[in-house]
Amino acid sequence: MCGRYTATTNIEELSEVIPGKFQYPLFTPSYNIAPSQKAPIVTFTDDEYHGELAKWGLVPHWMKNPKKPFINARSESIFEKPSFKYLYAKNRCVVLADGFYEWSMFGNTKRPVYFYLENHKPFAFAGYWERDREEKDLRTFVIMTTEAAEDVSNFHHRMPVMLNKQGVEAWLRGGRKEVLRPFAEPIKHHIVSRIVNSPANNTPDCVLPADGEGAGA
DNA sequence: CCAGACGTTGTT
DNA sequence: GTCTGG
DNA sequence: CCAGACGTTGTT
DNA sequence: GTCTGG
Repeated sequence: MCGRYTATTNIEELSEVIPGKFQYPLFTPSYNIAPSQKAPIVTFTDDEYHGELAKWGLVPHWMKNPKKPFINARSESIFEKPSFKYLYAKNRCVVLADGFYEWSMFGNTKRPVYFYLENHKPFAFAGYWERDREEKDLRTFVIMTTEAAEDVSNFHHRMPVMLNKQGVEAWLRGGRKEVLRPFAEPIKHHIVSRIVNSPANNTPDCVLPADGEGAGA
């Protein structure tokens, strides 16, 4: 699944994945974005792209007794399940990113693995947004998941839906469902330090390779 | 018709 | 064990 | 996703 | 909001 990710460069650089111009939101790069935190998303309405900071974790507006916010939605079922169906028409968004973490067992130890693209190229997650219950001006978002691509499958069987610039346009402008699939481009990875486990840690050390440490290969 | 449920992940 | 917070 | 807290009473 | 069950 996807429960932690990075957006480590400035917003202009991350926005290279958006196929049009828009106003950049104020954003501080992060090596450890966790659920409930605010991060940049992009929506598309009235033929314009719009960027803003939104909160990770979506509670559907119809829920009477809100429990845990949803941080992920299975892309395979979002068109059939009543829970998310209503969001497709007008609440699509993408989430700017340049890497994500998955935790995987190595022997008896669970360790974080960092996934990213060649040259640390920026990309986006496919998502849905909805207005926050209390703060009307704040949007919340959920990240779509899909089956793991080959480069990820040794570590985890699910991964976020990743989009390149072409995919962003197809999802936001076109609402094209066929972009919701495992990413087709090569994905790089390495084991990182457990300091990333705590959302309080947000330094470049989070994404550094930490090969030897602890349980061996 | 109304009432009630509606998710994801991983682990067992 | 279970919930909240980041 | 993981980390961290999780109760009560009375007294200051 | 939308679907299923009674």
